[in-house]
Amino acid sequence: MPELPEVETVVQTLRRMIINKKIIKVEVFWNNIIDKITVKDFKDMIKNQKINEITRYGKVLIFELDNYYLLSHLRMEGKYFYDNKYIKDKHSHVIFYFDDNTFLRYYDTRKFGKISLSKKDELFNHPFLNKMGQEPFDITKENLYQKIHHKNIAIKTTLLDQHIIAGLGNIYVDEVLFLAKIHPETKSSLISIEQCQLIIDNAIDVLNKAIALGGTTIRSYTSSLGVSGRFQNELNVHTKANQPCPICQQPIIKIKVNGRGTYLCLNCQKKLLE
DNA sequence: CCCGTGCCCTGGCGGC
DNA sequence: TGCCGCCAGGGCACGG
Repeated sequence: MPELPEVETVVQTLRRMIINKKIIKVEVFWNNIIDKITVKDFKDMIKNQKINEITRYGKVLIFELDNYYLLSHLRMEGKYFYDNKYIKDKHSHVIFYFDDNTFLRYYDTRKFGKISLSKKDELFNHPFLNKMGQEPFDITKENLYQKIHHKNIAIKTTLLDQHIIAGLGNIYVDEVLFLAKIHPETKSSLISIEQCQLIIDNAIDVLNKAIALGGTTIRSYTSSLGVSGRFQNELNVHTKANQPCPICQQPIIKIKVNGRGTYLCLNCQKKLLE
């Protein structure tokens, strides 16, 4: 599942390939991929737009066009491929035609991803972005504390909430909480302001290392454009059930937190008591 | 407002 | 080998 480092890797790769290319046409094969706008409007608006820059906020890919921003959320398994010839297969749902006879293809086996358009001066009013929290690189401990200290739900659940902090997903939250020595089921209201700083510091560290290694490649997230990273070799707990904790050698366990598979070391990550 | 649940999807896997 | 059922999960709608 692409999280901030994987999306950053996709941004860097796409930049090298499709900056300054002009879109002359787009095909949509699964209408639900296009969100917050009709497919017809999407096709009409995107025609003859040039891709001037590519960036991201949190996990949202942002393509700066002449008159719009194209926003793309890969969700679980979305990926982009850049082709020199036209390819249409079962899982390719959106195909952009460029004026040099090359193609950008959105591929998504589970069809969870979303693509939308925003007017140029309304980017951060777009529903994909308008309630987003700060990224770990920018958030302050006061801001994080203020957003979570009244919550009675597990700290893991709050850290996955993009409205609180942007960019973390299931893999990196497990890693961050392990490094911060916090049990993922700890009630958010019991997290101290010092622990907020610890969470932020470790999140920055983990994300930067993952970006430097091109992200994490596990399960289905293999061989996609820009994402065949090596950070999976650096994971301490995620996917490591029954393997020894790198700190204390006790076996890593897997539990469910709010429906999400969660890995932790019970010895290193103590649950705070009321 | 707060929080839990179900939904969208389909490949892959365990069980028989 | 084949089929069935279930699971994975990011974000959002909905309901208590």
